[in-house]
Amino acid sequence: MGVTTQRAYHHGNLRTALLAQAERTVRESGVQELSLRELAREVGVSHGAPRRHFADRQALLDALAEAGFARLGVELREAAEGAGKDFQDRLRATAAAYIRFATRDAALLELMFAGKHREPDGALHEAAERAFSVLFELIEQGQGEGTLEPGEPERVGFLLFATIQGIAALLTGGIIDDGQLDELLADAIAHFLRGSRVAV
Amino acid sequence: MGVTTQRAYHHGNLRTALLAQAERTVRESGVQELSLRELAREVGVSHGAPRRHFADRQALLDALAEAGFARLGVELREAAEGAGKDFQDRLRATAAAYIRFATRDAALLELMFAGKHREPDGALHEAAERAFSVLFELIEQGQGEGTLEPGEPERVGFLLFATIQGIAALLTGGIIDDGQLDELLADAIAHFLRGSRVAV
DNA sequence: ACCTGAACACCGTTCAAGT
DNA sequence: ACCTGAACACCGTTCAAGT
Repeated sequence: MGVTTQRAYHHGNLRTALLAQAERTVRESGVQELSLRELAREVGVSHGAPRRHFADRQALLDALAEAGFARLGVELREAAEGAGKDFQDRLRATAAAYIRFATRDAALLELMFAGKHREPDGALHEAAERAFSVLFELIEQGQGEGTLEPGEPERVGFLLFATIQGIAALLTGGIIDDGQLDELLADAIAHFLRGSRVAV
Repeated sequence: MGVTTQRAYHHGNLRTALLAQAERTVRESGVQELSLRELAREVGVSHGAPRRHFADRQALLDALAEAGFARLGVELREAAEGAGKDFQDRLRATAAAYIRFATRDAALLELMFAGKHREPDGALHEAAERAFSVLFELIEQGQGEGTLEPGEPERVGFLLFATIQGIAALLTGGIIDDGQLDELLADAIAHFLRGSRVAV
């Protein structure tokens, strides 16, 4: 801190500073409110400066989405690993972590989903795949220990993913409230386990 | 058609014309591309004219969302009733209708979810409730004939809703493609029925 | 290599004035 | 009651010029 901060923005970390401030603005006010010019102002730089690091507004949004996927992946993995060894515990913890991300960063998640089908390859897709892989590995664990029926992890993994994402959408859309969330999430996981369990 | 069209916009149906054009623009180019001024231009009216019918851009978006819910409700109901009397047929048809709406009007659906938690009462909420009621009535039918376990229709209805909405999100987000959709949707419904079936 | 600042074409919103 | 058109403050993007 101190004397260097004023000059620091002009020397190497402008890109990082812009992304950090953008993420804050998106979280607090939504994507609509995000203005490149205001971002530049907040970060203490002229309005033309961001151009060196982001070709246009969309490029900044894409970078934001990519960083979002990276963070989501970390948060999901930490939740899974922090929940111990039991499959169902891990499942519940990971689902809860996804919901937490989706509610804290609802606008960012929207951005992440929106940006994905732009370029079929690229860093954004890679970051997304890495985040989703946490779910698929979890499914593999459940299959390995015989709790879930065997098969491609994607098949049942996408169903789990869809359900959790849908619950998050209902919550951020104001269709259900926080009070109904826990019940719905518990029901969803119970249904999922019942529906995917190996027949006895 | 003909001579009256030029003047007609200035005499009573400007609101309707703006909404219709806005819906088209949102479908074809997304909400971001929607400009009040361009809308006014396309409809042949000065840029200040929309103000009489929509206080600001957000008011237009809210009206768009409300109309979207009304149409979604109609499409879901038509799908359910057009599928005959069998519960599972109706369930499949209604889910497919939701996915169809969500893919054809992805940006509009986003708008519908975004606008909902603004004012807790109002016409938007009412239109939304009416659309959702189709799902809940369907659940009641399933419970009535003993296919689904009894209970509040909302409890299992929200789960069904979330799953379908989540699948739509994965599809419009480019995380799954059309080829994977049918399989995933069939799996989801099968899971749902297995998980909610009355124990024998 | 990175940033500045003028320039351009657009936008939402407001409001007096017209019909 | 409804629409027009000037005005204002903002925006994204471009690009010559500075360091």
